[in-house]
Amino acid sequence: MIAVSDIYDKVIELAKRRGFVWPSAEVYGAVAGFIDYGPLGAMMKRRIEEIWRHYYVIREGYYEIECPTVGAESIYIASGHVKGFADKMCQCPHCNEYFRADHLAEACGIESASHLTKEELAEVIAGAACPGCGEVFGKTEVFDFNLMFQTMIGPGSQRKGYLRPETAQGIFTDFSRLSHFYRMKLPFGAVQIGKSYRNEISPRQGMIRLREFTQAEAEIFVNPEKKRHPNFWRYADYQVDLWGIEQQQSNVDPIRKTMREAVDGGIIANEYIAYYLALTHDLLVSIGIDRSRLRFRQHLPDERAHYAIDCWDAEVLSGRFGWVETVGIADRTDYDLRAHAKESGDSMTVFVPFDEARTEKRKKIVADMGVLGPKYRGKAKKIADALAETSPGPDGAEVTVDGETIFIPGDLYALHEEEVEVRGAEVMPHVIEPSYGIDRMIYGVLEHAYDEEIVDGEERRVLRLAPCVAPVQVAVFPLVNKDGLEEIARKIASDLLEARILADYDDNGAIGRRYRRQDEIGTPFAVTIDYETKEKGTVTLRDRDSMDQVRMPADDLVAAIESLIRCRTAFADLKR
RNA sequence: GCAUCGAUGGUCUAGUGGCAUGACUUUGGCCUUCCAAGCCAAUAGCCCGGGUUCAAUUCCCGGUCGAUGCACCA
Repeated sequence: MIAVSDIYDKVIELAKRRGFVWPSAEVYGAVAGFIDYGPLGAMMKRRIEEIWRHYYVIREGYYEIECPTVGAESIYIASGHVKGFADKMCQCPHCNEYFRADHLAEACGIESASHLTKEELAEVIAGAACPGCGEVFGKTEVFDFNLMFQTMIGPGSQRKGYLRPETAQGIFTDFSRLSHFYRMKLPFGAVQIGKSYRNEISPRQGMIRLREFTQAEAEIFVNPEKKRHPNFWRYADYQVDLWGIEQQQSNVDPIRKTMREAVDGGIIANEYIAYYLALTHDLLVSIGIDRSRLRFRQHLPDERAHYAIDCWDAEVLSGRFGWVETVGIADRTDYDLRAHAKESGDSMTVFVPFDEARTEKRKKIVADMGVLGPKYRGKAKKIADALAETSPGPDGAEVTVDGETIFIPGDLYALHEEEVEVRGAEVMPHVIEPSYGIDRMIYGVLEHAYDEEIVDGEERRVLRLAPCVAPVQVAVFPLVNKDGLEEIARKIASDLLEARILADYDDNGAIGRRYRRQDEIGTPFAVTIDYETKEKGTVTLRDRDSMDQVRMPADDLVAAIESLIRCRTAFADLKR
């Protein structure tokens, strides 16, 4: 077992040295919160994204869209990010430290200080002592620090733009197009994988808190009346460790529940949340997150956004950082669509037919235009329209036209009662949002895969990456560098490459050293070509984790490795 | 952002006001029939900017990055 205190240093050192993750633009002095993915990291990231797509796009059928990372101001006014994503800050004039203004005010006994205006806050703070240096603040300006990067679109600073702080808004703003694409049938969803930006005040923690990061988000639009997932059966019996509100408040460990139990027991709000919670567990474990270092924590009522019905985080345990929020799964109700409907004027609804058309009785007022016309002349049409909308009293109806209230006696209109067939209603869907931090997933995978052991008195460092995420999928070695073994090995490597398996040919140095090199970057399998290959056409296939070997015909390699890297076969099964 | 500490080849490290140390790695060669073997050779470094000085990797100031504490973390 590895000492937990320094595992981050070890993982990051390896990641840098072997080309997984680098500080961005190091030559000019790196800037905190930005990273580069090196050759192996970029490959691994792509594989993880591809697995994510398999789950959400292929299996769930939620197509991927791609929206700009720069968005016009109105999008983020509607979403609430312009107002809500800003912290009110102030700076101590004596020691120059920055503080959250509302926190200072609350320390002075003001309740819910976050609702105060900047001026009100400044007034309160003027009398407060600085927690940094102890001096009384005096006159201090309170200013907004918005976590969004701001930019200008076009010359002349005409339109403000923001780098998106999440990919979700693009899906919301495309809602009407999407609902037509899906032929107006709920539920439907769309996903997006891409960069998002947050100008963190002080990002530390390397890959964990970035200013530019990759999100994979799904927005699933559901009928608010029907929060039963059509494929719930798939995960109904799936077990997950749940750290619900109750367990957190009574300070006990997470409880293991099937999704059916969790929904029936009211721990998880609905089948959709439960379904994506289980799917997320499934996905994270399949890319190599250790299930014993994975838990799902429910947001407490006070940390949950006011509009959200329920929200769970998948948390991954890190030796350095503790439990790291890696995925968030929330039922955001119709908050986002409502906000965009209001700001944009678009309806953001879907017509949902009833199971059976309902007949409703409606009263209809039909004006007697023969009388109204001559009497009211130009106003007659408006009065008739207003009459149709009004509910009449026993002897007549009052209507208001152009600010003038007019009484129309009952004999000037006829009251019809008619039956209307109502086939459905306009529904504003609720949004179920699973949101993944790809960079945090990658770090979690690296940390959980990192292992050290002593083999023959030498330290062996190995990344036990799942075969499906390992950047290099198989290594190909000639046992020795002579007698034509190299040519055979090169041929085998190129056959594997032709089959779209990433094979790394290496003939440099002793064979043991080559195995170790591949172990360190997590290559799950290695093929060695020896003299028996020349005679019998067989090769050895070596398993990274057990260091066991099996001998097999070279002709079977492609099929065997394809099956191994899709995790259809375990290496042990190859030994028959 | 504040405070404290740190920064030497790819990695780990020695050391210094005047030619920068060693090991590992990497590359080329020899050798080698399966887990970092051996031999020969090569490549490669004092975080950035300014100051002091004849001379700065070393001393001073500022910055960047990193660790820790505080603050922050939709």
